[in-house]
Amino acid sequence: MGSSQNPVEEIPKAYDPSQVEGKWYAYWERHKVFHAEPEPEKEQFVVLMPPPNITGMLHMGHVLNHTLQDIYIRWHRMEGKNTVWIPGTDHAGIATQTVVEKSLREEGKTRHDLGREKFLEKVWEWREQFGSIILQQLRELGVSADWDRLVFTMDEKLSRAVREVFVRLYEKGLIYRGKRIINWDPVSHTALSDEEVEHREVRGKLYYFRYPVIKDGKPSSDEFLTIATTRPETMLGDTAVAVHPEDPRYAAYIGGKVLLPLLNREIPVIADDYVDREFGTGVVKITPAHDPNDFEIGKRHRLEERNVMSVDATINENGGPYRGLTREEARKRIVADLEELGLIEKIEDHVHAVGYSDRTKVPIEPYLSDQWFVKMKPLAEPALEVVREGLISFHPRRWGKTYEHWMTNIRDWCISRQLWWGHRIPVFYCDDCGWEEALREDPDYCPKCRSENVRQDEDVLDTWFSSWLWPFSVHHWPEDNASLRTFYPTHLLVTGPDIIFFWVARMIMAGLEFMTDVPLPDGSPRKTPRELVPFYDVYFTSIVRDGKGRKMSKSLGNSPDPIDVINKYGADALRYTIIYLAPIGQDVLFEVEKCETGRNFANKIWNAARFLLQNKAAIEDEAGLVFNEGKWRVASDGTEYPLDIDSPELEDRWIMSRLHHTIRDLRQAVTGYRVNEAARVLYDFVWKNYCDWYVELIKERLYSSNKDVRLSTLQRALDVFESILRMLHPFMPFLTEELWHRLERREDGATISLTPLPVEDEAAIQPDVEERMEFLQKVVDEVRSIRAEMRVPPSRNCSLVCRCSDEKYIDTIMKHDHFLRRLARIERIDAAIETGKPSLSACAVVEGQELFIPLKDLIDLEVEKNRLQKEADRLKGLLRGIEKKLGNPKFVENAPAEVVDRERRKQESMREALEKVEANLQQLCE
RNA sequence: GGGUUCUUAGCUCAGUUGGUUAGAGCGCUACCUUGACAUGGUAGAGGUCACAGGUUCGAUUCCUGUAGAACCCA
Repeated sequence: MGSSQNPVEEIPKAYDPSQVEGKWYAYWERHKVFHAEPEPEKEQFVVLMPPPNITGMLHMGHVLNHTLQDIYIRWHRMEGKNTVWIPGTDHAGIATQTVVEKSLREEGKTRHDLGREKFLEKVWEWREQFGSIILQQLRELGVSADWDRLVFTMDEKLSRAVREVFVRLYEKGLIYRGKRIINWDPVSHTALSDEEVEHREVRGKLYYFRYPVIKDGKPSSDEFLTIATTRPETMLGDTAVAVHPEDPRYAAYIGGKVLLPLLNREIPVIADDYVDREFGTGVVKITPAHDPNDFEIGKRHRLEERNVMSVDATINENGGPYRGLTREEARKRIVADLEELGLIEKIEDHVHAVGYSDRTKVPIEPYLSDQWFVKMKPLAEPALEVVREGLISFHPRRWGKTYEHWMTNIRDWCISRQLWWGHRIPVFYCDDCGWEEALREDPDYCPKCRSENVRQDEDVLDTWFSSWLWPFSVHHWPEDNASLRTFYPTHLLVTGPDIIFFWVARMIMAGLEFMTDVPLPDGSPRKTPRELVPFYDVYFTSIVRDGKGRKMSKSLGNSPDPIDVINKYGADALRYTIIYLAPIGQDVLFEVEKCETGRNFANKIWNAARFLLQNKAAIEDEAGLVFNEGKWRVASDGTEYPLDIDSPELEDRWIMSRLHHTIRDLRQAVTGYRVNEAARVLYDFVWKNYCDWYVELIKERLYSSNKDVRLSTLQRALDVFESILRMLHPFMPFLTEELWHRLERREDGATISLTPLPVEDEAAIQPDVEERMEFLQKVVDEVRSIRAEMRVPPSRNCSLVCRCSDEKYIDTIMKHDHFLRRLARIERIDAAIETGKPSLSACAVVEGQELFIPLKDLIDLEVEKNRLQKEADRLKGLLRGIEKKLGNPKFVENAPAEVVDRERRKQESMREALEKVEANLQQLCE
């Protein structure tokens, strides 16, 4: 025998993921385990990866999200479905442009120095170099995406989809250009959609300014209208002040004028019922170019819209002497100047909400400018309907309410961005004849006047304007092909609730609007909403927070790098831990150290395998057999070794019963999207049933002198273990693949990923077997407990006397006495109906059966008395509760017979137990 | 201001249609390196299920209110 034959040497004592993970990912990719082609006749399961941003680095949110997707993908793949997970990235307009501009700045340049074309070349270069880091990181996590189908929102074909959609909506009149108040980001110099603005409560001031009333054509020196404002600098753009039409305090001023101080413009006093009489003084300044509400009022009253700011939110030429100041400086100067003029009545502290840019984190500026919008109402209505009708279900359900609220109050979508990186708006203008149109192909000249003076709109589209097409653009819509026909709709979308409006809602709208002309795989047209919606189930993930419940963020530095975590604990450990921790629909608090849960679990599984494999290697050597395809074979010729499998023992039937319980519970948890519960079910079965009890119980047979007993015992243990590996594979793909290959010699290309999940066998679930096993477990627990409390050294064996009420119990105990010998270190066991209590023994009652452990020189009477007294008190307490219930005639009358019955039985067995405990206690006191 | 949630052991969380002796992991205490595993084993301590009402024979579970926390929309 060579030295390599020592099995203990071959299997390391602790699981080391770094030796395993990279190897198997490469293997899966090499054998294209994750790739699928359309097979319309086969049942399928399709998931779209929410495209990570090319500037993104893997964070804990991605880990949770992609682990969940991977679990579902792997689960369905093992169910034999044609399974495909389509990956991709998105171009992230603002974020990417900002990153590249930053690197230019380090060279002392701006994008304007380069010009649009050269700058875009730079961005593409950047994307080539850094844009797929996150995809590599996802591989380290083990995600089983079909990388052959990788797409990018700026790919030529996906860009074509964007352009097609723009043109269609333009032609339908659902896209329009308008001068509106939009959310302006003064740092990135672009408009943002309402959804990209984050509202925060800010402690600010409420300023009360006096505007002199114009009387007889002249400003009065002692009569004022006092307005209240939180934004003094916008007063430069005031074109009216407004009061409530029914406010008696100001009725006399309506139709008159006041003087706008500092700029000395006369502006009208108007009446509008938008004005809140309770707020401030009941007089408000109206700045149509810098406030969305004022804009509306301005429209109603035909007020001038005076824009007083530039794109970087500094005051422009309309601001007179304040020109060139930032908004913050202008505020200070204006307040100071009004103070000097005595036109400030007071300044109060005031808490109000301020909008901040999601991207640059600066306060956004409501800004009047020309932008492109999508009319949302017509798109939203059918999209609301499919969720209401349950065609698409949200998990957890409550997000449906959020969705409904947003969809019923939907506002038009500002889609133009003043950036260079993105899909350029395909609208063309003729400078000669004023023609304007959205086109699928770039024109060489104006189709109306043939002038070559045609230019394209400068703006690009919101990145979400490409993401919302994701479910079909990934298949190159509008091109017709088998993938598009077959892999649309998808089954599951896993995403964060934070993008329910940005993305989920809009994808539903886009699917219903644009998929109508794509046929089904058999060529028939899509008609029902079920054929048009982009997905059926949406799983909203938890938000990952740090241990203190704070959102993970770069600036707080509380966001662990998942790659570090993987290096330290292993990808499986990270995956398992985050799933185990993530409560359904609540935030998950994550700390790196918690990955010990997953790591320890992986190590436990590893060592269970190690135990089995050591035994397997030993017996293979000894008997000249090999274990292959679940059977023992003669090593020399490969013929099956005729094994006379003896009838299964109680523990065998018990572990099968538990296994099939677990299969059922696991399936229910997974299909019900209770993934943390699935993790728990597996943990309990593997650790508590299989390792703690089953493996311990079969040791005796594994060390038997009868070879066939050893072979059949090991075969059963291996069989259950393989089921464990399969159930665990979607959760811990690397470890399970490694062990699956260690169990037996596999062919090249074989993978646990393509083996079927264990199927529940109702007949294997045997309640009577579980009951008997539970009784024995309780006996073991009691004996162990007594031993520990009496401080019986582990090295010392005890004997056990059981006074039973029934032959059945005697039978159970005597047939399985090896349980007690092995697990409770009992040497000698007696069980009988009539048997005396050995003197100086500790006692316990299990299911009415009295257990005595003689402890001549070890028993401490005081300890034992205390123990029994405590037990008696506990039983009395419970009994009191039950008696109170049963003593209540209303309970007996109203409660279901089954419940009353249960209480009666409980009462009886507890009474019995109490009697016995008290009797034993009495004896000790004598 | 409107909406959606949450509050169970020191910590993080389970608890699926109202009836269980309210559970787990971590942490803590004691013992144990026994031939898979100290990333382990065994035992133990620890909870008036946020608070106050209500519905009910019965509430951690359903309803209302209060307090505290979080998120979303104005």
